[in-house]
Amino acid sequence: MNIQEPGGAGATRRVRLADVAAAAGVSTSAASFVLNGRTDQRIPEETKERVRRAAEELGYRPNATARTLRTGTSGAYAFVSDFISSTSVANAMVRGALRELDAHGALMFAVETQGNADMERRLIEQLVDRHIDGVIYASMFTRHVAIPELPAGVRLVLLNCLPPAGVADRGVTAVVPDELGAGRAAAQVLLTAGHRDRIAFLGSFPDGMSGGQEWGGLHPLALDLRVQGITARLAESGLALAESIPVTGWDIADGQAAAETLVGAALPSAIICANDRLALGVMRALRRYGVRVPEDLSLVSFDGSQLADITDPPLASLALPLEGMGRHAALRVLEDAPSPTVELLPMPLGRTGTIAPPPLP
Amino acid sequence: MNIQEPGGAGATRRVRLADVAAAAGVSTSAASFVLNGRTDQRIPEETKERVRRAAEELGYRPNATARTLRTGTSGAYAFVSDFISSTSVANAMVRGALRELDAHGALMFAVETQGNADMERRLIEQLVDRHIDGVIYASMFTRHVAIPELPAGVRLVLLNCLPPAGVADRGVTAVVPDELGAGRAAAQVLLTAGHRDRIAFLGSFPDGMSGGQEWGGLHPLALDLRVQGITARLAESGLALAESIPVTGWDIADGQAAAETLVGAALPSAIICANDRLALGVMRALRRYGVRVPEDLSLVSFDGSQLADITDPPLASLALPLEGMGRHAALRVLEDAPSPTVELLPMPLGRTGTIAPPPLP
DNA sequence: GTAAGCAGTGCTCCTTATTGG
DNA sequence: ACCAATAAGGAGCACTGCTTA
Repeated sequence: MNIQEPGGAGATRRVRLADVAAAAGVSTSAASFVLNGRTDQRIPEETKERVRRAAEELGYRPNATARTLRTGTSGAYAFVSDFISSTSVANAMVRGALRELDAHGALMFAVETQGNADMERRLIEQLVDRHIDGVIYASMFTRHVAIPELPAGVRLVLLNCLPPAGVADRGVTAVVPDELGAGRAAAQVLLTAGHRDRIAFLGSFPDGMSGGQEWGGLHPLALDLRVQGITARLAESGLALAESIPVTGWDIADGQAAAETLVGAALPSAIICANDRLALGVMRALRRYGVRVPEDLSLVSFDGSQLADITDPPLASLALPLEGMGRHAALRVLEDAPSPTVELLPMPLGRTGTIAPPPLP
Repeated sequence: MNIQEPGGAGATRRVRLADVAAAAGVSTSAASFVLNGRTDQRIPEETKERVRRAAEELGYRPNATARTLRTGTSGAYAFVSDFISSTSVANAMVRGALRELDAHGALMFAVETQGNADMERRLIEQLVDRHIDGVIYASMFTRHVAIPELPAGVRLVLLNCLPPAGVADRGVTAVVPDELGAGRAAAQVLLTAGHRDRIAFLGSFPDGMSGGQEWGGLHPLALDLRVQGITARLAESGLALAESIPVTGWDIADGQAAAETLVGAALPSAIICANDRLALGVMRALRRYGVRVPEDLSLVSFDGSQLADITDPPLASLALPLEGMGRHAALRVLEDAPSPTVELLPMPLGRTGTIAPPPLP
């Protein structure tokens, strides 16, 4: 609430601690003490009550800026991401982090570096100038990142990214999806449906081509781990991938083109696609050629994007638990001393509309 | 950069203005004066240079918290939205606002009220406690909103929403999409393609049913305006909608169900759908019944969501200029005194894959 | 013409003073 | 006269900008 400036013609001023103290007839120190609920100094309940009532009646709200200047902590955190992506990847992680931070009374700065190191440095400086308590450093795809430099006391949690390869992880907290486990789960769901030696993988790159694996000079980790998980699970059942279908990109059209090379020859009984966009392209190609999904061919993919919900039938996809990742990162960064560990979050399987037993030969 | 605390065993401290002043051999006032580039007081160039060099060498960064406490302005803004939506609506607006704010050196708090008035009040209080300079108040769908209470000096811009109906707009700045113009454009593109008296609208609600128009007790404005725009443009050519096809919801399945009622009877030559999700449902139903889009039937819709890009053929949709809306809102809120006007942003037509001349009867 | 001095921003917390028993 | 219990005092956080020398 506001206070009439004595002598001021209608000018008002925000209520401050001194006003509360004056109204309660105590010193500002005592008022501060009471309102912060400290107990290491004794103040009689009657006095405390007077202070609390005065604060209530005046509509007192502490000035967070002054408190921050004094204490060095702000209760504000920064979500620093490379891209507030046009896909909704960032969106879901931001939402998770935001909700968890809010649940703890903290505020969140959102910041986008656009993958630019200078911009990142500049933004982090701006944030540090404002005494943020911690940084959630997020990448739009899983990869190794350079650890941003932060002053002591500003906590850091990596979200959907890991410390530089080869560097010991000591001291860094990270939250990433369990891509290896997802690869295993993709194989598992097909094995359970009865598929055996006619399972194909679509989404690797032709020999000599690294354009898709290297993205802007960066190396996404998901693809390799997904494939590792798949082959590991198949190997446990004495099986192997029947075929690995290369693609020349990551998008719908690439999946469609790759799938069209298959038609005519003997089809696999199931295809595991590297991501949802490829899978959508595959579905489109198969439909054109009269191959029914899942009756003639089963399909599993990764990401759990919104695409998976709008295909017909709904695509079986191992979902990146984006909101959960955001939440977990927030929980870590709120900790006094974040445990320096890599937290793997499971990737659940959503709908299973594209999975059926293999067709009879 | 940091400074060795004299006598401290390795303890360092952030460089402050006093350190710069001492290094340059001037007072803190003079240093402040120089570093803020003020010109209403004369200081010889030589002294200025000494101060600047000292700041540079020490790696001085001003303490934003102290400056905010002193000046009352923070260079931080808040993006307050009802939902950091699961659709990517918010995402694009946030991105636009964020990029524009960053371009002006400002930081942005992101905040989600979940449509809850108490939560909104609490969050805005928290933000005001931190001396934010302004609020971008966004809604995920166009509607009238109650104006949040803010102290004098904190600017407000409404994004994708308008002041309460019937209340004079005076003093409030708002940025909204031009839904009326989009309705006109939808009709126009069909007229240009040669459609005349067999244009249908899909997406109104059956008589007596307001569930879709009222959403959580709130009234989206887009539907009415879109229809108004369509009928106005048709009327100018002496035409009217051939038919209005009701739906029972806003989603893919609703569009699909509504379109299935059509098949068998005489089809319209074109359907304007209230939004992309409905249009996708319509496409799905038509494909099932062998109606080709756009050869047998043209389709236009609204929103310009990601859905429109992934249909086959790509859906003609009048796009909500979400990122642009975010940018414009940011530009308004950065102004000293935002012009109290409603800014209408055009909704451009993207791809036109679902538009063709009407089939011969 | 140059630049230092110092009050003020609102809060926290350490140090000191004043009571009453 | 001494010790709790209670509360006031005031420095300090880093900066800006008016006033003064």
